[in-house]
Amino acid sequence: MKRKSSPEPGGEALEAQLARAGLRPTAQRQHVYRVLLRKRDHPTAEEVFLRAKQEIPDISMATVYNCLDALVRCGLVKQVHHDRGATRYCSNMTEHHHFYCDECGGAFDITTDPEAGHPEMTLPPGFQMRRYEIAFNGLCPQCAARQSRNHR
Amino acid sequence: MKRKSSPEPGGEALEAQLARAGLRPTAQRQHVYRVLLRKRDHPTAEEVFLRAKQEIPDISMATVYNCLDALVRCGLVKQVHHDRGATRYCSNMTEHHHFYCDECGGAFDITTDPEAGHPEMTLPPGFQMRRYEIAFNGLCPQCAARQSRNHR
DNA sequence: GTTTGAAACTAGAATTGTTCTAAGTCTTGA
DNA sequence: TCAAGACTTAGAACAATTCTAGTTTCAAAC
Repeated sequence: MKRKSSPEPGGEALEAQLARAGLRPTAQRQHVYRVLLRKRDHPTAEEVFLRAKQEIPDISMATVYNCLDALVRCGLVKQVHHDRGATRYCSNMTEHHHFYCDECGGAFDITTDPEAGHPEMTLPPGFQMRRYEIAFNGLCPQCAARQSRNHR
Repeated sequence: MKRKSSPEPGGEALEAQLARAGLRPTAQRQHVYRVLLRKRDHPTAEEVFLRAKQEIPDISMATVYNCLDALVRCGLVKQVHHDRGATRYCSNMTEHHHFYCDECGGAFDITTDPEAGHPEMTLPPGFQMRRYEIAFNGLCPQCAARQSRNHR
């Protein structure tokens, strides 16, 4: 907590976005955001906490939750939910969906084909859709390869 | 717990399916299943517990979780997850997706158009998809109607 | 009919992920 | 330089779920 805000990778976008939401670009927020940019593997709050601690040893779990919440509110980060597992955080803000590996539990971004429209499903009359999210399940390339190797 | 298993609505399918998984058709399991068939509004375990209690006052929360788990394992019921809310249970086993109302929190079944194929998304090479689920968000017919009424 | 062992039930404790609270610290602007 | 508000912190509280240990039930063997 003896840290001045200073330009960092992703810092400019971060400061502008936070400011737009009336939030201050504190060292903790900057660092949590950097952690998310550095390794885009959809970490849980716990994992973000552990990674953030390496540089800011005094950071608390509550602060990590607060920072993640601030980043979500100002549109820099998305929450990703799967089953009842812990919330994961994703710094990829382009339109995309997720693939969850049944084997290793990993989450992978699946980029939407830009010319594909909404899913072919016609919603019954009256429903007003605002967004939709597709969750794919199965085996990721690594686990699929390992399985087919073991089956021989 | 002084109840003998007896034929009930949905009982035959239930008994057969449970037996196939090597599970006994106990009064609790039958009743929990009946609760799910009776009102197909995607109740949480807590809600199932409260409804089940009306007929079996001694039933415990742990048993409700056990029964729901048994029903899921033998393929009579599906778990439905949304955000980090409590798990909901769905006795509609036909292929379908879900619409979640941002306003009232309700969950609605969205039946898949049988001739529509998988979503237009091409998964990157290597991924082996087993299933996918689309979660729609927005306003349900009731809430959409209420909103447009209030905006006038 | 009893006995016996496995399956299922129960209450309550434990666990997990998250949010809340209260107190302290920092920053900004008057 | 001081006050007000924003932010951080530790730890308590909370909700949903799972685990544990003891009891009950059931079915099949005796």
